[in-house]
Amino acid sequence: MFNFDLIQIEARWPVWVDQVMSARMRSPMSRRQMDWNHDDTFGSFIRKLEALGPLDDADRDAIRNLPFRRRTVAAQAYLVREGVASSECSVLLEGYACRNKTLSNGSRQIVSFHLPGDMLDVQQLVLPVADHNLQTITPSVVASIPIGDVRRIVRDHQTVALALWRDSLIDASIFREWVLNVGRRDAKARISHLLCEFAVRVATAGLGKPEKFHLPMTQEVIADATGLTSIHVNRVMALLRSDGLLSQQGKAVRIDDWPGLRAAADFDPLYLHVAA
Amino acid sequence: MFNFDLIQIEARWPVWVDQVMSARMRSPMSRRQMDWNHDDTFGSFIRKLEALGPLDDADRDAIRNLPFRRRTVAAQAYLVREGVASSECSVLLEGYACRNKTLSNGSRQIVSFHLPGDMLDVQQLVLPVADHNLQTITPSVVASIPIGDVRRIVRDHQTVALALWRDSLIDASIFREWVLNVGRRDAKARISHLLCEFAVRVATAGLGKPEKFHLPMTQEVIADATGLTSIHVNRVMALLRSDGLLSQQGKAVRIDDWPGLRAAADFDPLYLHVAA
DNA sequence: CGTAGGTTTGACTGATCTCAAGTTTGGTGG
DNA sequence: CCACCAAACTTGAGATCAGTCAAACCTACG
Repeated sequence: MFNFDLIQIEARWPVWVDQVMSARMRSPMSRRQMDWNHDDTFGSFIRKLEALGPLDDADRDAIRNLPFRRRTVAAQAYLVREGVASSECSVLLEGYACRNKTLSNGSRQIVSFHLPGDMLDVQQLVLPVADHNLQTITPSVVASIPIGDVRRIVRDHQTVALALWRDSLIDASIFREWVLNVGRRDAKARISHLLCEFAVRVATAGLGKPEKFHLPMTQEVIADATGLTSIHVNRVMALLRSDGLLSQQGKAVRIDDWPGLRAAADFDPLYLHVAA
Repeated sequence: MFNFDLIQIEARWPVWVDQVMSARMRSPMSRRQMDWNHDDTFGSFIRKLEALGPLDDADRDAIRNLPFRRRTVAAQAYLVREGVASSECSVLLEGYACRNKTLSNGSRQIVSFHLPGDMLDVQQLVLPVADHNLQTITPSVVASIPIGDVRRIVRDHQTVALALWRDSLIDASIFREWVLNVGRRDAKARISHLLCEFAVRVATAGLGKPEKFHLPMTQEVIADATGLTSIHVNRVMALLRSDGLLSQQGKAVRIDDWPGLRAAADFDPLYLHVAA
């Protein structure tokens, strides 16, 4: 039930044009001689894609050479709005985001979370209009890429297209699990499941350890993701703590009893399709 | 909470081999001279794909020439089981199917329905293991295609791959809507929404009119799709009838007040991405 | 050190579930 | 064509999980 719409753009279109030109001027040779770390904007994105399918040098170079615009956005900012056609694809570089839909009475349902390294709107490549909102939950940094350039890569690099397709199918698998979560689990299991999923995803993205991680969500956000009220989330979190399953200090969560939490959640990570 | 596992296979592998050979023997010329209706197995599938993106003759011929095995399966039969890797892709030719997941306590959540013409497990092309069950809800006929042949088409026919990608993204969009449905709508709105969606999908697939159609689900199936109990579904359906929104005779449903039902459901068909 | 957002607690309400009968329907075999 | 049976549907009464409303209480940050 937020209502912010402030997207603070580091307005640097000139820089964007510079980046396009300089990237296209470099020969593959000279590029390979560079130290890439100083311009590793898409590093986490490439690493994520490589976990989904092997890329070759040409694929990686094509991604690194994508023109982009770096944007810093506030928490609760909308990156994409339901019903709107976007001309850009964004990669989340820092911060956390969610996809959500709202009822006409204003209540909000979060349908997934995004971590740094995720391409946020792959579906814009292929579907004309967004059917949901994309919203940050913390202050974030995104790289926005003109959609035509991403389409060109998808057309010319079949392995990249396959990795993106696989990524969107894993997304779909997570949505299915969420339908189950929200449809058939009680509040304690729902919240436990959310925490298990987040722990595993944070760990596979290399952002922390599954037993102790930073939970960027408020209880209201957890409520909107689980189909509960923030008040009930509060009571259930207190229950999980008193059951000795986890402890919290501020936004830091430590899972004290992973088997216990996993059992409470009926959590099976199969649906996340992380390579064993 | 069904427990059938009976797949009645019209065991005709020889026929399958025949079909492969005869299809490959025909020259494009002679094939074009044929009356295709007598072998229009993939007709509804091709029509569905064409709604997702233009196909050319080569694409259509490649699909028509796919080797397949026609299977007749009972109601409640499992076509794919969670955790299992399948070597086939199936196209639903007749009947209705659903995808579902179950909790360890046995309760079932249906996450989507499939209509004739749908390719049932596109994700098997790209992900190794099924994360959910695929189950018929009526007696059905499916065409099972060896997965390698579908992968070959996807590799060689970019437009087909794009249409399938688009199809799986629309699937994902429907899952998102279901998370919202089950997470934030009350029972009356949930069931109304399910009916609105089904009416639109049946109509776009050319299987009936949106104001009067055959509803192949029992109240227990509707309950498993909406996260309710069949008893509560029964009461709410009676309410919808007494509100004058719809009437039923057996499995036939007539929507008597489409604007009313749509309002009760808070239904906006945008998420189905049917071309306007 | 004031303020807004986030968290916690309590009392009451209500939508949906559970358990427990019936009743209707549709298909099948005699 | 009818009788029967299982599955599906219907109805009622009581229990419960989660929601609502209302008020404190933290706590991070300007």
